[in-house]
Parts: sequence; C-alpha cells; structure tokens
Amino acid sequence: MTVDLLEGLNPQQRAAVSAGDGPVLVLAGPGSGKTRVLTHRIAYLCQEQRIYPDQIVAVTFTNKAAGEMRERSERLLGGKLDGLQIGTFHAICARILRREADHTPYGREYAIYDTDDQISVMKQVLAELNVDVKKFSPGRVLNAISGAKNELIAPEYYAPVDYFGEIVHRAYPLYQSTLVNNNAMDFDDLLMQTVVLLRENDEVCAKYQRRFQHVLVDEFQDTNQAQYQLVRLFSAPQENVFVVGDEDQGIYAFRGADYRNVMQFRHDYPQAQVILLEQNYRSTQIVLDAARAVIDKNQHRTPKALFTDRQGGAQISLYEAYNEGEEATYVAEKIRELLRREGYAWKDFAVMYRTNAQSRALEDAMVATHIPYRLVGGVGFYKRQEIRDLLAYLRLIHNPNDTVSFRRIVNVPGRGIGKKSIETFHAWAGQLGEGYGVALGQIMQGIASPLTGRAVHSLVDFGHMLSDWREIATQGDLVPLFDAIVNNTGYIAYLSEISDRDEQVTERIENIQELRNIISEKKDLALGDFLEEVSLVAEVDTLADEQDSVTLLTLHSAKGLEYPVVFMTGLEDGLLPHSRSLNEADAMAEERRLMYVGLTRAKDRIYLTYVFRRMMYGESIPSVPSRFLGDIPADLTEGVSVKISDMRDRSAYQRMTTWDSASSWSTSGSSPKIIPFPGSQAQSPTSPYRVGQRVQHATFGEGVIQHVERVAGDIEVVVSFTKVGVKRLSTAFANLKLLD
DNA sequence: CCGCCGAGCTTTTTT
DNA sequence: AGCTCGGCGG
Repeated sequence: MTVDLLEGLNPQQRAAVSAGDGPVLVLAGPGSGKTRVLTHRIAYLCQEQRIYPDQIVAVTFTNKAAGEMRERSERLLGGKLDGLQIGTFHAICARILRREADHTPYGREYAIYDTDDQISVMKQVLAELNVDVKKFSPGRVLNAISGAKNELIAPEYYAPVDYFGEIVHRAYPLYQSTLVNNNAMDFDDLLMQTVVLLRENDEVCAKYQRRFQHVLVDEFQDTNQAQYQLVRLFSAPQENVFVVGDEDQGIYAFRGADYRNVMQFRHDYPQAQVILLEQNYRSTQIVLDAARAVIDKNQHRTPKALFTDRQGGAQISLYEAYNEGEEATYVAEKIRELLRREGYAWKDFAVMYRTNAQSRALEDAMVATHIPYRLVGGVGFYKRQEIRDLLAYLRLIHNPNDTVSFRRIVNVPGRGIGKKSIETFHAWAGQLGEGYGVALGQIMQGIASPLTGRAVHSLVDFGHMLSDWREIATQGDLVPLFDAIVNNTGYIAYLSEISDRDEQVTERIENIQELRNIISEKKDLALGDFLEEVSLVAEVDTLADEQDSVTLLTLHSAKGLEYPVVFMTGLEDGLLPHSRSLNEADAMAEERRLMYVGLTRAKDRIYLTYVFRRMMYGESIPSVPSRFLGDIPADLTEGVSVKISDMRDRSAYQRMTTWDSASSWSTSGSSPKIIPFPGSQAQSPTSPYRVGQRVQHATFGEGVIQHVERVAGDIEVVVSFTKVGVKRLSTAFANLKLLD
C-alpha cells in the first residue's frame, strides 16, 4: 500500500519533496514546514524512488530532532526504516569512527571528551610547556584549537599570527598527542578525524559513498567547514545532496558555523535546484511583521517574503520592569493570567533569555508562584559532580588509558592517593612509555616503582576493584556494574562526608538514582554505546514534550522549537545584543539573528521585557533597552514604550541600529552607557537631587521630585510629572535639568 | 595528605 | 553574589 506523499503540501514543498536526483537547496523561512519537507522527502525517496533506508543519511541539529524525524518518516510509510542513518553530525561520525577504528590512530573504545575534560588535559599541557595559565587560559587556547579543527587545520599546519598564536602552535600538537594517548577525541575530533579518515583511506571512503546514495542536511546554515566537507565527501560522486537552511537563523558562528556555506553550496553546485519556502504556518502576521522589521536591518541577505494566513493577531507586548526579580514576577503573573483567561496550558509558554545566568531569577519566580517549569541547559544533569564521578568510573572501566577519568576518580572517594602520588605515577608511566592501564598493571604485579608503599598499596586495591568491575562489565548488563561501583567505592557514604547540608546529600542521592534509572532504560546497550550516547546528548534532547510545564531556555536552545506564547526577557543592550558583540559587525548581525529566531518561535503572542537595573557580578547596573526593540514598529506593539518610542525617534539611535563597518560609534566614546558609572560622581555629598526639587525632563516635561534613593553607582529619583504622572528615573540617564 | 579560608573571576551562546 | 583555585596549617 502506498500513500500520496505530496498530498497536503504547498507547491514549493511538493517541488522540494519530489525533486529529482542531484543537489537541492531549500531555503526555508521559519515555520515554513521544513521538517515536514524533510520527513516527506525521506519517505518519498523510499517509496517512489525505491531507495533503501540504509542508503540514506540524514543530518539533524539535535538528537531529539533526529528521533522525531525518524518517527515521522516511519509514520508516513507505516513501517520501520531500518538502517536509516539519522542523527547529528557528531553522532554519525562517532559511529563511523568506531566501526572504522582500525583505520584510525584510535581504538574502538575511544572516549569522547567534553569541555571540562578538555580543560583538564589542556591544563596539563600548558603546565608542561611552562605557559602562564593566568595569561593564556586553557579555555582560550582550546577555543583557538577548536577553531582550527573546525577549519580542518591539523596541528602541524597551524600558523601563528601573534604571540598567543605561538602558544597555541606549541600547545596544539601536545594536546592532540595527549588525546591520542588517552584514546580520546574531543567534539571537534569527531568531525575532523572522520574527514581525515575519508580523505586518506580511499577504500573506506568508497564504502560510505556507495552506501550513502542520498544525503539530507537540516539547519544547513549552521554547518562549519568540517561539516561542509563531510557533506561533500558523503555525497560524492553522485551528488544527491538535499540541504535545508535559512541564513537568517545562523546563530552558531562562535563554534565555527558559517551561514555563508549556503552561498558556498550554490557556488560548488551551480546546477543545484533552489527552492524557496515562504509560507509560514506558525505565526500571526503581527509576529512575522515584527520579526521581519528586526531582520531587515541586516545587510547582505536575501530578502524573503514570508507570509501567513493568520492575519492580524495580538500586539507585541512591551514591558519595563525595575529589576530582574520584578521582571521574573511579571512573567510569572502574565503566564497565570493567560492560562486562566485564554485557556493556555503550561506547556504553551516558553521564557527565553540570552545567557544561562539569567535563568536564576526566573526559576525563583516560578518556584515562588508554583508554576511547573522545565529548565533547559544551565547546570545540566550530566555536569553534576556526582554524575561525572560515576561516569568517570564507567569510562575508565571501558577505556583503561583515559587519564582524565583516572585522575578524576582515583582518589574519589579518598583512598590516600594524593596529588603527589598521582604525579609520580604519571611520570613513571611516562618513563615506561605506557598508558595508565598498563602502568597500573605493573604496580599490581609488584614491579618496583618510585611510589611510596602506602600509595602502592592503595593503587593495587584500586586496580583490583577495576578488574572486578571489568569482569562484571563483560556480562553485558550495565545495572549490576553500576551498583557494584556505587557499593564497592562507598560512594554514598562519601557523599555525606563532602556535603554540608542534608538536603544536598538527598539531592545527590536522587541524582545517582536518576542515573541508575537512565542506565536501566538503556541496559541492553553495550558500555561503549551507552557512554557515546551520554556524551552526545544535548540539553534540548532531554526535553520531554509530554510534560505540561513552562519551558525556560536560551535563545540558542530555542532554535527549531515553537510555542504559542513566547516571553523574551533581558532585552537590554549588553545582553541582547551581548556586550561581547558590540564592536564587531558580524557579531552584531548574529545577535540580530538571535532576536529573530526568538521572535519567530511564537505562534500567537510575544512578550518582550527589559529591566531598569540589573544585577551583574553582584552589582546593580543601570540598563538600556535593547536597540533591537526600537526596530519593531510602534503600531505592532503595546505597553510601556516611552523609552523605546523615544529611541525610535532619535536620530542618534538611527546611527546605532544601522551598523555598518564604516561607522564606529562603539569605539568613539559615544557608546550607550552600559558600563557602570564611577561611584564617586553619584555619591558626591553635594547631590542636587532633593525631595520637592522641581526638574525638567526632555520627554516627560516638568515635574517634582517625590523620593530620592542612592543605589550602587547611581541615584534614582521618583518624579511626579505634570503631564505623564509618576516615573522612576536614573539620574545618570535621565539628564534632568534643575528648575528653581 | 586533607581541610579551611581568602582571592579573584565570572556571563555568551553548544555538539 | 557564588564558585573555583591556590596557599597555608594541622
């Protein structure tokens, strides 16, 4: 039985789904049904083109998207799509590298190092090179190396341009050889090593090229150079490559993504069919108009004519809160109100922000008002100390040469193997020219070493535990293995030792319980598969949509999702756009795209909030509304917008928003005041602001001061204006003129 | 070898 | 404000 896979699709979607062989580029605006196109395309290839599922590889941005896409394609065809390769670039590459480990410098059991693991390796490397970590932080060096790997630059080809580059040039090869010795790869290696494998091994390459008759890529604008090359390698020589993307939603330049790969694709495949999806099935016209007004300010983009059947809609709501606490309370109250009055469910709401740090106040408000919520990201489950410890045990059991995991847990819980002993052991293993696994074996066999008797004794015990666990691991079931680790190490008792509050102990034990649950759900997986899966999960992947709760997430995590009601908080200069992006045109354009991504997540309603003062680094700083707010036309908005309409009018503001590389306001000293003011000014004992003083404000007109308050680095006044009523103002910004 | 305390840094965003 | 790291004393 076959189904009509083109039914219910619009003409552009049909064209995409039923496109013939060869390269296809689908430029898909937000909410234009690109997931639908991809799932139908997969089904179409199988049903109409008689392609076997295992001849298709589909790349998605998250594992969750992969799962959904597989499910939806299977539902269309009414059967399992066995052998369909679908997943993130990282997951697909991890699998290939494992299968082809013999053709790589790595063993099949290789570990995948996350950022923390990388830092711990880099610290050792920099110490060995006598580099001052204060001057060149491990993170910065790693960033540079990551950039190089994403550009497929091997250690020996890294060309330094300055002294920092020179440090990187020295650290990169050592870092890389350490990883190889540990039988470990970082995230970037998963991509780069796969490219290297396919480029250097014709047979292996031909095998995958034969297998991958059709290559599909979602979120193509967020691919980096390594990923782009993977696409080219996978799809050669037949070039059945189907990519879907939207330049306006490219928000991952910081990890090497280059939305210009879309241009590159057109250049590399001049014969490509290009299909535009412009009909939006998600949002109201007002939402789209607002989003368009924001994104139109970006230069160098293909203008799109997004349209929707949902004319009109609710106005975009603007709100100024006093501080982040009040902002969060406002969000919580609004959610309750909409739930009651408009019949929304909790899961219809998303609260978005630029940085994870902003989630705290929001969480507090959710707890205080008893709103069920789900936090995406932040201090994730897999980043908790107890979880990392126990996973380190599993990793070390699987890969004896994983020195990062070894060092992490060899003395956790404490068994008298201190820093000194570890260094001695490390040096001795180095002398032997062996990995930690073999070296530990030698100790256990009583071979003489420079270690003290006590340390040797402890290491032998540790080694015996490891062998016992490895024995259990060969039985295949992960649960008994996990239980053995927790029990044999006395980890629970250790937790009560290191925790200072009882609730903390309970919480940590619950986390361990949760990890055990996860393991028992996956217990049919081999240890290596389990560890791989755990290493590659993103926070969004764990987002269960059945759960009826409000979602709190960063704008980055929000990509690809949609909600009836979207709150975007912290819309202030310095946050969105982020202060780190203010003086770089490309970065500013990306901040704008981020704003665009946030706005276009909304189906019905958008609430935009910013604060008057925000706590940062333990200090309360006056804020300026985001310049992007000024780009949303006044007739689309409602609510407090005096400051913003003011911004919209000012000609100075025009200069600020239409950033082009020729102008340089941000470095010319006339930048908006997002920097804290020197306290001395405001705290001067001769402050002219007193209750009863008459003042003049540029917009509000004349008024009388009702109240004066000193706040860190500023003075705030409450003024009763003749025309506009009572306003709270920062004297640092308001530029009040004193009247007699 | 371990625990305590102060200094200093943090906030982009994630596979 | 909250966390991590390093130095010092037991």
